Amino acid sequence: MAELTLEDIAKQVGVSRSTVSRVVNGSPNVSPEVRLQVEEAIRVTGFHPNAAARSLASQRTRVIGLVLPRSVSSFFTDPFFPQLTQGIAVGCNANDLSLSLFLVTNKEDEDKIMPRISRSGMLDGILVQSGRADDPLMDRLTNSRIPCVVLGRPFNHDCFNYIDVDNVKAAYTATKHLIDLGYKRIATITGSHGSTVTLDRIEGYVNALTEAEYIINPSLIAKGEFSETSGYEAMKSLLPHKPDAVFIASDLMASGAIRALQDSGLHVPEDIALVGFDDIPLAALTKIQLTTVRQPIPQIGTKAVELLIDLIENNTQPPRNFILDTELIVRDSCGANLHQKV
Amino acid sequence: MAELTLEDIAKQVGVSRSTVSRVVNGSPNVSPEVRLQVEEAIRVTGFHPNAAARSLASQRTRVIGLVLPRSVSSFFTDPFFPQLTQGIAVGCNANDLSLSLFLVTNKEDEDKIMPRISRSGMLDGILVQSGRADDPLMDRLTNSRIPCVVLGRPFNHDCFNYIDVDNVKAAYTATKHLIDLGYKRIATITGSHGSTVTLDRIEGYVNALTEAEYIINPSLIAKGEFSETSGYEAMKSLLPHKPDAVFIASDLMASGAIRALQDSGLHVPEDIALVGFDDIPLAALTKIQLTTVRQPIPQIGTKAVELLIDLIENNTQPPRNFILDTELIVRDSCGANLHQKV
DNA sequence: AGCATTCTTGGGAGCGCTCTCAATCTGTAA
DNA sequence: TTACAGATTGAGAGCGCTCCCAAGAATGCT
Repeated sequence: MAELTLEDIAKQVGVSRSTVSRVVNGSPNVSPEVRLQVEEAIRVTGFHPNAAARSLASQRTRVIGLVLPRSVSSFFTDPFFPQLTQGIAVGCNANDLSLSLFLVTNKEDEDKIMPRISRSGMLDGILVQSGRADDPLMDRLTNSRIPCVVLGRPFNHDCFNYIDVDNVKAAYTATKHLIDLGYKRIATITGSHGSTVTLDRIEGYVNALTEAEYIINPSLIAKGEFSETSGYEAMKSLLPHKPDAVFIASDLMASGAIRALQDSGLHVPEDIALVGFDDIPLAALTKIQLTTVRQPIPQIGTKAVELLIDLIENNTQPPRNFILDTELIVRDSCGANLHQKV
Repeated sequence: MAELTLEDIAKQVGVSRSTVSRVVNGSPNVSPEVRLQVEEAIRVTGFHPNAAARSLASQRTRVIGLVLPRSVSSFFTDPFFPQLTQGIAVGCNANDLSLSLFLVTNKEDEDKIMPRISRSGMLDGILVQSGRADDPLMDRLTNSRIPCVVLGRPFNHDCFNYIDVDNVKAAYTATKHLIDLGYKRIATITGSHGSTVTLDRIEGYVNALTEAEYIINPSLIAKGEFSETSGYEAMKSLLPHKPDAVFIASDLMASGAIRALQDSGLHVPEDIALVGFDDIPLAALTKIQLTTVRQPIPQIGTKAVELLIDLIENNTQPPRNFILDTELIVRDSCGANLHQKV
């Protein structure tokens, strides 16, 4: 059975291809009776318009891409990404869009994928996860003229539309919380080097300390890279410098840090207080429930889709951005509840 | 700047559209000099053929879909899925395919997504994660004639091409391992009710016990649903029945189970031995390293893509399946190392 | 009734590509 | 020289849709 076409339906009902097309696309200029007949025929036959032909004729595909650059290696380990993807999927489903996933795992992939992205007639727009400053993908993207929304603040942020949370403020709030609880040697475990997320969270941490007239001690700043293991290693490297509290740039790293502390026979929050970032489900499930900064992760995805749609439809200029709110979730790991109890 | 077409390149070089098309598609029937000239022009202009036009003319899109049915709710929490997705992405990249992601989160999504999947000219084929037996998606898929490979054994397995691991054998091996270590009251925490994965793993568990002439005790079989929390709950519900070992159908649930045991002041493996399933990175990172059944997760994805490509190109009949090997990774949680040391 | 206006409909020209078929050109053998 | 096989090329007909335009039907107004 060959695939049905508009023409087939038209013949069946006894109208023209154009009329069927109008019905399919919800044009108002069709008489009610004819519309009903055509709709019935479509229902009975199970006709679906051919997407390729539609795209070719209308120059629109109703497909958007989600690009995860090579420099975003935590995709496979950090629960952040599945949640983000879910938010994006919800946005796509709500708007009758399809989502194309481009996972760049190495240089060759990148060379293969770029043409597929920029190849006209493939994608109406793309969502790109912000990675490292030196990621060559961003440059290549700027050169292609496809509508694009960046997830997380990109480096040259006036060239791109983007969605982000206020990482500086969030990190400030988290650190301030530790200061207010009376901790004196507050360390931080950062995210991957070279990303804006990481820089912003460090900035917030530094701001809070500076405001409280603490001295910024470089040996209390340990570099992680958003993985559990890196959190473990970073915490280990921090221990000789005797921090009494640590602000950690992701919950996944925080769980690594907790493991390191357990291995060293230290207790959270009695010996060292912790604050994480993200509020992934795990945060509420660990033995010591994690105080953390909640990001509205799925909403970031959904909002990004909406911004992209607006961009595609109205080609708005200049680039805009949306900053979503975060919220400090106080649980046990920061010692706030401990202090109350005492 | 309007998008370039074959015709533009042809005009530039002074040949016909057909010749340029031949070069683009690597046809051998082009003289070396002309080929070089055309290639040069393509390089200089950065021309990319329009995907929609190609699809329309050739009836091939070079896009495959990954469908995650509503009944697969663990997508957002279980690290299994990002790893699987990575394997699929690698397979796609290697074969110049694009991957379209369809996350079904509710009934409305399903109704919206099905037409997008079956709509001709959109997808060359699809990969579907096997979910519950009563998932209506599978029926709808059987009716659509799009090439399809199922990830995990589907219920009516002679209707579908599928990739799976031998869950029965793997669960048997894991349980047998516990039997061999001398445990007497071996419990199990199962996966979500109604999926083949779950049934198969229970079957392997039962087989091993039966073979060893153990009595199958229903109160030692606790129902989980692949989430951390469900592992926690299931373990709690198991405790009154005093198991001395538990075979758990996923590592994520195992980490929930460990948490439950810690909360109850019990030690792994001294008080209760555990064996998990999957070998996600977490398994080697917990304080008590998890003995588990390793699945070659990314390979499942890559292999599935290869099978799908073969299906698309050769329309092979009847449906085939590939069963990949698993491997028991012995670490600390089963007590094997403990016994050795003693 | 006569005319302007709006609604509804069909026809046609693409969108940019693939693919078949026929035309041309080259070189070789008779 | 003529004929013919094989390589190379171009022309043309779609693929199934959208969208513009014009024709015809229906309505409203004076």
